Amino acid sequence: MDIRDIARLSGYSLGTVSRVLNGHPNVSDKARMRVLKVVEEVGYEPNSNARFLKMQGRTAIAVFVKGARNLLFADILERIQALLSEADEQADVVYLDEDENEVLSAIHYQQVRHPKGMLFLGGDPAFFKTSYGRVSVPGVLVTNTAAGLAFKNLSSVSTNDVEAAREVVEYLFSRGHRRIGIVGGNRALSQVSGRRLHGAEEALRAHGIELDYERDYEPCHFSMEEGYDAMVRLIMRSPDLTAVFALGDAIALGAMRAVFDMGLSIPGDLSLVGFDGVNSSQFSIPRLTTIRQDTRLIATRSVETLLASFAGETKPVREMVPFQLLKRESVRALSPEDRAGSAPVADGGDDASNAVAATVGVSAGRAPETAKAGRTRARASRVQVNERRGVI
Amino acid sequence: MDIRDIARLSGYSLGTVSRVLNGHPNVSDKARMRVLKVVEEVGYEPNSNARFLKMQGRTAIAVFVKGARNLLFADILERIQALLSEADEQADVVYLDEDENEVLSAIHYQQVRHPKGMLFLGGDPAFFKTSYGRVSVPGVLVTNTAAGLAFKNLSSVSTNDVEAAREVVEYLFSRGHRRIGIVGGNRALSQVSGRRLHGAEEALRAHGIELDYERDYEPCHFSMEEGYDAMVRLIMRSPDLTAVFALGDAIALGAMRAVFDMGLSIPGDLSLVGFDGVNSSQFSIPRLTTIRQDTRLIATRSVETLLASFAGETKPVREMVPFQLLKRESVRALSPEDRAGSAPVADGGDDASNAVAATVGVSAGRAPETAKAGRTRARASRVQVNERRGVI
DNA sequence: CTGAAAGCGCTTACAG
DNA sequence: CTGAAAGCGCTTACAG
Repeated sequence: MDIRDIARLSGYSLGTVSRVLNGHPNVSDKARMRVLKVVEEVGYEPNSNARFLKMQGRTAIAVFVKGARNLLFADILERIQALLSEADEQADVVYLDEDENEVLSAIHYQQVRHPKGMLFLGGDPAFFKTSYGRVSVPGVLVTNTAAGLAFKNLSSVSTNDVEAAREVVEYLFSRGHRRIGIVGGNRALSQVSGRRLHGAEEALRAHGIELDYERDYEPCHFSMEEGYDAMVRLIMRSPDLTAVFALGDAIALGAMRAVFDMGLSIPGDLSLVGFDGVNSSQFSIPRLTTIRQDTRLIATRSVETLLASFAGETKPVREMVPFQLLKRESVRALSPEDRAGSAPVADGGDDASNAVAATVGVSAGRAPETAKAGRTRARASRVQVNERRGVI
Repeated sequence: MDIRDIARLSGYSLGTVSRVLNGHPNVSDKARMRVLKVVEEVGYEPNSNARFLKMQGRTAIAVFVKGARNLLFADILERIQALLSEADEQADVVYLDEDENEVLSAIHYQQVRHPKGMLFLGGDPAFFKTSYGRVSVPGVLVTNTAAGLAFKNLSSVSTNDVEAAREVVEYLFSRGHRRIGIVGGNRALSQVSGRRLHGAEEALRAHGIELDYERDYEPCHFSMEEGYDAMVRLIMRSPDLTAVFALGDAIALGAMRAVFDMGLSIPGDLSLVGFDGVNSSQFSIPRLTTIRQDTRLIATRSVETLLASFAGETKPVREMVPFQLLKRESVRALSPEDRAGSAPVADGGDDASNAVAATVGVSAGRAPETAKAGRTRARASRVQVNERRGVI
């Protein structure tokens, strides 16, 4: 069943049928009615291969997503798809592995599919730097910045990772924490985590603390498994940490379990902060204090930026979208005595999240003990931890 | 840059270039070398629209995924993609909303893209029943059964939901539970949850208990949010439940938080079981006892089945893949006194998961109290629960 | 082993 | 407002 059949059945020519199908103006109502009726009756669907072969260029918007299981991206993508469809644009989603080169993939896609534009969820600026010159359509880096990149056809919409990380550290400081560890990311591999790390480092430095990468930092990928293992390593090495900043929520959620398995409680013995604000961070016990990236706004501005470039806007944008520190239940305020190493007691703080935190703080089901004793036990329980994990 | 340019540049004809590109046998080594060299130099990529337009049929395998954020599907999909690429088959992934009709979508896709075959992650048999007759290529329903469907070109690979649900209930029974509630799914909408519900119902009946749908069942969609809310409704209505079976892990994880917010502990006051065995169920506190669907095997058998049908196998299969009950930390054994309504005390059970459960059991940080008192408090804390959620 | 030619299903100037 | 014709980039019998 092709367009020729429709022409025959409707009594019109092939050209007229095509014009009706594409909503062109110069068609009589009579012809339009008749053709549409036949199309409806036989359930005709145009062959998009033939269509795209002719239309060369005026096609879809490609959305590259790095990491199919990244919950943050899932949120943003959902919104992007809705916005694109509202704008009557067709979206074509391409999922990539976390370590694939999305720009090479985009170049390939461009030659084969001729998209109008591209959106990159989670792209890596390093790849863009070396290869983006070969893509000729407008693109926007979503969730990551194109700041150092001088391509006329590349914009970016992201959260200010440096600022957000700084705010996390400031918050921890304001709650009395001085021994702050960091877990997650990798300075070399991921620019996003590099920036978060940088922000945290700067904030510490502003308080006269130099981050000790050997002792108080532990890199890992963005998954619960790696977050778990990295946290164990970090705490074993630096048992005197009172707070840990995980560079992503998935890492934080894995880390939370690790802490529990080491016989410590959050936030009683250790405070924990994540980054992203994914849905499940709100259901963990305790609820995770984290940076919420504004996925709605990120999606909206990304799509608007791309659409504007179709409409003739030639200046690329580098937009930072506001973020928010969600103060939930995984951080507690430290009193001066706590800092000196005495028993972690429920905090008498007056804000809601810490009131809850206090309840959760004693949740390991054991009497208060000194921080030092807790750490000793943590070490002893390590074998047990691994055994448990093996069973799963 | 098209195939004609390559012909010109290599000094061979258009036909020879095409033959080289498609790996046809009748080409001289010399021609092959030369053409490949030119292709390499200029970075030529064939236009797939033109390609598919000609090749009509011998193209990709379409993978329809219902619910882009379904973690179970993400696991299976990852494996399917790997297997397909090993088999040198091209996969085209199409993400659909949970409530979209995947069969209509497949019919459309078929007319436009002419796939060799189709894989459906999370398809609904009801849609297949009415419309699958219009698809002519082989397909396999993954994660759901095609048992009642008489299509020659439709196979299925799934977990035996009925059996698995039955095993959950049996397990709960063996741990002393008699008042068992169920949360999640919807008999009318989702066949998968319908089967799980059915299995649970049967198992209860075998023990002389008729499931009271009005009191002890609460439907909801497969998300943490809905699981949270449904659990609150269920527990408010039936405070005497000692165990709840959530028909999906996402539901269970949301429910777990709800229970905590009601001032109850898992498994101290209430035991909880999930279904699916998603990754994060292993990091919750307590770790979730759940049915693990064997995603690796499901993926493997699905792909093998589809490939076999290309190879001439004409009999559709209806395969059930083994599942596993993961006994973790969210269920505790009830002593006879517990059943009579006395204080929930840590269980002296001898198996590992319950030993851990015992520790977790008293994690709400309060002295043992009678089950009844706990319930009263649960009711009182409802407003507070809602307030907290509003803040998030 | 290779080349010349037909045709996949569609869109879009070009005439009328 | 409509029809006839060219052509998008490719593959594959068909001859040789």
